[in-house]
Amino acid sequence: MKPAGARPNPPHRERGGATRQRILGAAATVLSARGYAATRLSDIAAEAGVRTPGVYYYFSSRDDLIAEVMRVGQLRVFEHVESALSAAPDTCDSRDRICVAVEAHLRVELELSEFATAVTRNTSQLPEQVRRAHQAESDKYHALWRALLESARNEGLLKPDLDLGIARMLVIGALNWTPEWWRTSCDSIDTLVDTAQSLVCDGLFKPEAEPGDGSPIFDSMLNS
Amino acid sequence: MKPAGARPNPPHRERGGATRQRILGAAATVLSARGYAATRLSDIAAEAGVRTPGVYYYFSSRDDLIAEVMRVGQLRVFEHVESALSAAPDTCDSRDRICVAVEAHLRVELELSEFATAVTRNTSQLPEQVRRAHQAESDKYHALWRALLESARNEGLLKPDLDLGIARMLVIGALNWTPEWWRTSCDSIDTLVDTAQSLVCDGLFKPEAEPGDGSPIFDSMLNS
DNA sequence: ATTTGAATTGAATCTAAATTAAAGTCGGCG
DNA sequence: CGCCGACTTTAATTTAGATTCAATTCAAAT
Repeated sequence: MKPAGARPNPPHRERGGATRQRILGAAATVLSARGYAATRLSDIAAEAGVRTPGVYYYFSSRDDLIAEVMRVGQLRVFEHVESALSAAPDTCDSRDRICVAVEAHLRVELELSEFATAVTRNTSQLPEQVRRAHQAESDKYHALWRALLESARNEGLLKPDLDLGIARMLVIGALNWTPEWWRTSCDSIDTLVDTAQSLVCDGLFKPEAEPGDGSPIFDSMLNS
Repeated sequence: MKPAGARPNPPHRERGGATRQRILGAAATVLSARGYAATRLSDIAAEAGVRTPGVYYYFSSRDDLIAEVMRVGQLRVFEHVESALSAAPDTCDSRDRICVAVEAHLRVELELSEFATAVTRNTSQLPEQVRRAHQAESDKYHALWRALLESARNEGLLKPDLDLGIARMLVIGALNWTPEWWRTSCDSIDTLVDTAQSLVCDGLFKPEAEPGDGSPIFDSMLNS
């Protein structure tokens, strides 16, 4: 026996329904491919193999559906990165852990979840209300990165004058921009991961060799 | 005397009209603040101090107007960065020039031009046709960065195993993501510029001190 | 076999915006 | 003065899509 009067006004079906999942997935697909503006309910329905009004059996409105996609997507990113971090061996220092986070973020974004892509590509385009609902989840993820960078600073690994807030946003920005240009077909994602880790940790350039200042023998040691 | 029959079907007014500029600017403002989806012609008109249909005197359609905003925006970014580069002293090596480009990109994006912001925030959301029209301008900008990185490689400044294409996109991504989070009110943009240059060139971490491997004297020299 | 209710649909309805049509203003110039 | 053409506006018209609604299907329970 169900708890009496449990159903809210619009018939939110419980989380597990197969059709509901199909619709949600379809919404993620369309949203990540076309963006908020061009995402029609009819497209989502078609992709899910349902007639348009069928969507309303599971979601009370277009924005409600989209909000749910965002919620799931942000959660997946968070959980994937967090679980990658907790799977990392204890011997890892903060530098290693940041590399793990970079890799996990890229993989969930580009390989694992259209929900993730939908989140990064559409957050800024959402109507005010949906965006605010999404903010809390998003903050949690940023907190994870903040902690990561603070540990690194505490271990004395970071360049000392670094503004951690700005640095964090630049790094996450580089990662979040990838769905705009990465095409899965081309290169392997491994190269991307390597490049991103390398850029984040040590930048584009070789360590400076203090040219003309250091002794010749000093320079040659650096390049060995 | 104007060339006879010069006016195309919809009355494209010449480039200079004050009202036209006002509308274009208003479009950039609304577009960069609200995003493609939420940008109504009526908002643009209101912002420009014109009634909605007035827009059609200067632009043949909503998408035509938006396409023009994108064109102008991309052009401004390109020209600002290019002119910053050509103003740089000849003594600069590629590393310095990359720093100049990073700074110029950030400043035009965040201080100088709502057109620029409109471009970065909306490119991916555009309908197919507008996007394609915009692609050419965008490619030119990427070519500029490609050249910058190739010079750096030719001068032997870069880490040798770097994938330049990927590295370029990551860097530009970090810069392009800034409009999503930067709020002008808070800190001075100078800190942002410094942090970005530092991240791009040398990453987050201190140069590794090859602990236990290098001789003590070697380590102490590195940290001087 | 009949009832019941969850799941789905076809056929409206409703609405926000884009777009068009048809004037209206106004300064310069015959 | 009174027309002209550049520019702007008011008042439709149109349309794409979201949303609603009254059936319809169908499987399980009685």
